[in-house]
Amino acid sequence: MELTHPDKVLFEDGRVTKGELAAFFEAVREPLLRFARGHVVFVKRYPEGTGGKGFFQKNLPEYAPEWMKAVDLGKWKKARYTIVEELDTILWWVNQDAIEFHLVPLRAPDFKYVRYMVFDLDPPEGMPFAEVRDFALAIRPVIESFGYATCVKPSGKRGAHIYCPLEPRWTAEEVFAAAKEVGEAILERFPGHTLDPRAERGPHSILVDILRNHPFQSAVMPWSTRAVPEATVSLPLTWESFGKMESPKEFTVRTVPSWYARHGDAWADFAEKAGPLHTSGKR
DNA sequence: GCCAGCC
DNA sequence: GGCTGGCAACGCGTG
DNA sequence: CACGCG
Repeated sequence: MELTHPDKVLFEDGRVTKGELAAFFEAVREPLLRFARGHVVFVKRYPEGTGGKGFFQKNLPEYAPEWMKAVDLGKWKKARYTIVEELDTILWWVNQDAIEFHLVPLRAPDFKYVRYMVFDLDPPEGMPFAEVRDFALAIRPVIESFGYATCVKPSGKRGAHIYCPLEPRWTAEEVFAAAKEVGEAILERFPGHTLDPRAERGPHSILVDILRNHPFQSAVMPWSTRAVPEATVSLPLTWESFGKMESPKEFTVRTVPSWYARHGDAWADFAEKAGPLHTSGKR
């Protein structure tokens, strides 16, 4: 994939260019594709860089080349969604100034069953990262008490994501219902936080967003960059590495390639950890 | 970044 | 030819 | 009932 304007600055801090962004994705192609291949991907594009206005794009435009793989998932509307097939899928979108990649947890070829459950931990404005980090560490045993494996990563902005790999045998409706039970158990154990995105929140109240599990909702792709001037990355980590994090700015387009070369892919065994839904007694 | 619609 | 606006859409809460 | 927004 040759880029049209590789020297165009997309991230103001450090003047990271489109070409560097593409080189970043090439450096992490192996773990990125291991996770994302076959998934429906939505993008957030910033033609004027992270300082400008961005927009979410779900449909693959007509002007995209033939080789960009798409699927019609016409549930309520005839939509042509991009499927991650090769790294060029990502790079073609990079050339369109896509900075953030969001995955729907459905995978080719059936696009029927969900591959993971997501807990998106969203801190209120001004909360230090250490406080969200410690909350993630604290709720881990609650989630695991339902029998799930847990994988953690910084969101790349201010929060964190916990993914539970699932055997692909349940629909989004079923997974959401199960996530709601887990969320309620978290709130019971740690009152003062919330599951409601519209709730009025105090300075120590974290939103445990389970709505990412609703049908056709998406969540930030592991290894995706985020649209902040520092070019941070939502880097899959071990719980041990995550527990040492002090700031999401530790992991950027500039630092992650060497970090990956040294530490490898913390989520390499994601698929092997897949388990059943805890509500699936009678299957 | 690219297109369609409008001036 | 140049400028501008769109490029998502669920479920609930408010006027 | 039409929008506004997270």
